[in-house]
Amino acid sequence: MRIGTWNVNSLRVRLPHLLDWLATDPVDVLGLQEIKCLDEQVPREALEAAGWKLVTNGQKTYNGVAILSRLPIEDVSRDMPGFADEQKRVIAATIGGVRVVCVYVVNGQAVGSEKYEYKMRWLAALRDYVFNQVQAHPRLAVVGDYNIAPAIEDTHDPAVWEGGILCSEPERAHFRDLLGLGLGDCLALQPPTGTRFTWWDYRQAAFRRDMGLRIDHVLASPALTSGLRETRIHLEPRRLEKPSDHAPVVASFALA
DNA sequence: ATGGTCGGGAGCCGA
Repeated sequence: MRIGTWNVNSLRVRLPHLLDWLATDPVDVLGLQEIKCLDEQVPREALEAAGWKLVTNGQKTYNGVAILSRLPIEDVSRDMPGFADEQKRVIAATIGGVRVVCVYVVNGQAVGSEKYEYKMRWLAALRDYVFNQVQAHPRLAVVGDYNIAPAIEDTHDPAVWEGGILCSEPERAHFRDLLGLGLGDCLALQPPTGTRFTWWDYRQAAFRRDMGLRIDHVLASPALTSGLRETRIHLEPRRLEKPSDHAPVVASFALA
């Protein structure tokens, strides 16, 4: 099973890119972030006509997440139980016996800001939520835009990024906590031969200059990573006109 | 040159 993640930065705007990329058969289950629309505004017909099933946790203007799958989608769960949050950032479902959690982690804006404090509270809730998911689901993947570059090599320029937002020690400690629950970071387990980045700012021709960060991650339980075959960053959609600022990341697992 | 680019949606907010 191939499980992926892609921050599309508006599902409605990116629909042609998404459909064209899906037509190349890159993935079986895909978590989407920043769909930026309500559930009733999701272009459901076009995706279903292309053979995809879809569950969403949408929000007007900001945030919003979804899971796309070829196989039937079961036991859908939205948001994190016990964490009151007006922002739609989590959706989970079981597909082919694998629990897939799709997250859009808070950006945080700047270290020390109110949004950063919200990010810290949110990541603490995520740790508790994922802890419960690990107990309940031996086959577990937690995919998404984490808005955390886990290590110094995950930024193009440490002088610019180290210690700042997406790269601060408290954020990285939260990321390590998730790995400490027993999950593996698939891209770190299989570093790609090309760029290791998954996001590039729209400004300053950052993509062309590979001035990026690795902030989109596929984390998976040992039952999955024991069969990890390949993890790929799909640069093709990032090269198109009017792209998302993120590239899809896909991990392929052999299921026993 | 003290910004730079997107998306959403109607003025700026968020990334």
